[in-house]
Amino acid sequence: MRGFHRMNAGWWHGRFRGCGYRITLPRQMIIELLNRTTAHLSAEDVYLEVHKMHSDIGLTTVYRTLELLVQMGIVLKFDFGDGRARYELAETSKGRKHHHHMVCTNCGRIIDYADFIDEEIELLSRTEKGLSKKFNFEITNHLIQFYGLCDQCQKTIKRLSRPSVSQ
Amino acid sequence: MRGFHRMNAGWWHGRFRGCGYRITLPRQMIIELLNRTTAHLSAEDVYLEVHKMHSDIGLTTVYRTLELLVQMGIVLKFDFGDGRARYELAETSKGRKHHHHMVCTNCGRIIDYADFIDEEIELLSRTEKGLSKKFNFEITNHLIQFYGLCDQCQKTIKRLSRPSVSQ
DNA sequence: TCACTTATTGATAATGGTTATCATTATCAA
DNA sequence: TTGATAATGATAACCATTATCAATAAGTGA
Ligand SMILES: [Mn+2]
Ligand SMILES: [Mn+2]
Ligand SMILES: [Zn+2]
Ligand SMILES: [Zn+2]
Repeated sequence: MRGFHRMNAGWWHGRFRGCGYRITLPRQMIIELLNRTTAHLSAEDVYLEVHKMHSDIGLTTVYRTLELLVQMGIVLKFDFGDGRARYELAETSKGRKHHHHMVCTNCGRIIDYADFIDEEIELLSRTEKGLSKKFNFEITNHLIQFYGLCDQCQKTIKRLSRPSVSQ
Repeated sequence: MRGFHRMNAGWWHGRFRGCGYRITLPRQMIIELLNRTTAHLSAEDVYLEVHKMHSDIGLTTVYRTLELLVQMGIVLKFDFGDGRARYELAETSKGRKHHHHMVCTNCGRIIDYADFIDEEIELLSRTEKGLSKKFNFEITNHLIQFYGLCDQCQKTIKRLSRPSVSQ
């Protein structure tokens, strides 16, 4: 309920009304939260955070709203393999760039990267063209993720796999 | 329990024993099943299929065995967004090639493709190199998937979204 | 071949993220 | 302000996957 709200209240209102949806407090709060973070929040994360200011917003509504936002193309939904869906504002909003993710298989950390994106996008569009021709498959979107060990976990793992110094 | 068994029984036995694992009937049956299909089976799929010949093999064992095979690198585990994990023999076995997947978001159909793989792999390895340098992230594997509408579903959707002729 | 150690199994219950229900409430066009 | 109805939230249900644990079976060595 800061600059974002004042700035875009009308825009969001129109966006929702245009689809026949109503703009409600829970929806505003959730959009605002997603807008001011760069993290990849789970439904529960969103619930807990929103709950701080508005303890009357239920978890069910959070799930429903997130699903609605995904369906409207406003939010992206990801599965990083930790058993819960994670959400992030799509790149349509200003200041967001299309990016891909690296996932640490040890600690679950998720790293955004936009480097090499141009080359990736080019290859992807070339591949998409070839695939849709060969299989007559109409591609709407893609998913690219890298899995491995983050900087910190590499050190931890190495330390653990080496004979301990003390004792 | 056909050619595959005779052909590779010894090899599999060694592979398992080398890790301290025992080779059991359920494990053999599951490997054989995965070896003779090109589908992307869920744990329940595997259970039902194996159950036809050996009704005493339990679902729990199927889950455990699949997880073990994944951990040994023999089987690949995927999430195609339908709420259940799906498994497929890794490309280590003869006759299997590394491939990526297209997922139909309407009917759930999954299409393997190995075309363009070489270019993809090259870009991936280049990207991996850049990323691991920039973020000091040690990449162990990647995931590429395309989502969209398969040939058949395109027709269905078009038919539905057009005014019906009869009536 | 036999016995012994222990990895493996499978029936069952539990877990946990996500959905379905449904009575109540809030939005917004008129 | 009002009325039609979209949205909410407490609750229960769902369902894929895991944890438990006593019973079984695989492999080893005699
Ligand atoms: Mn991100
Ligand atoms: Mn495949
Ligand atoms: Zn890590
Ligand atoms: Zn389809």
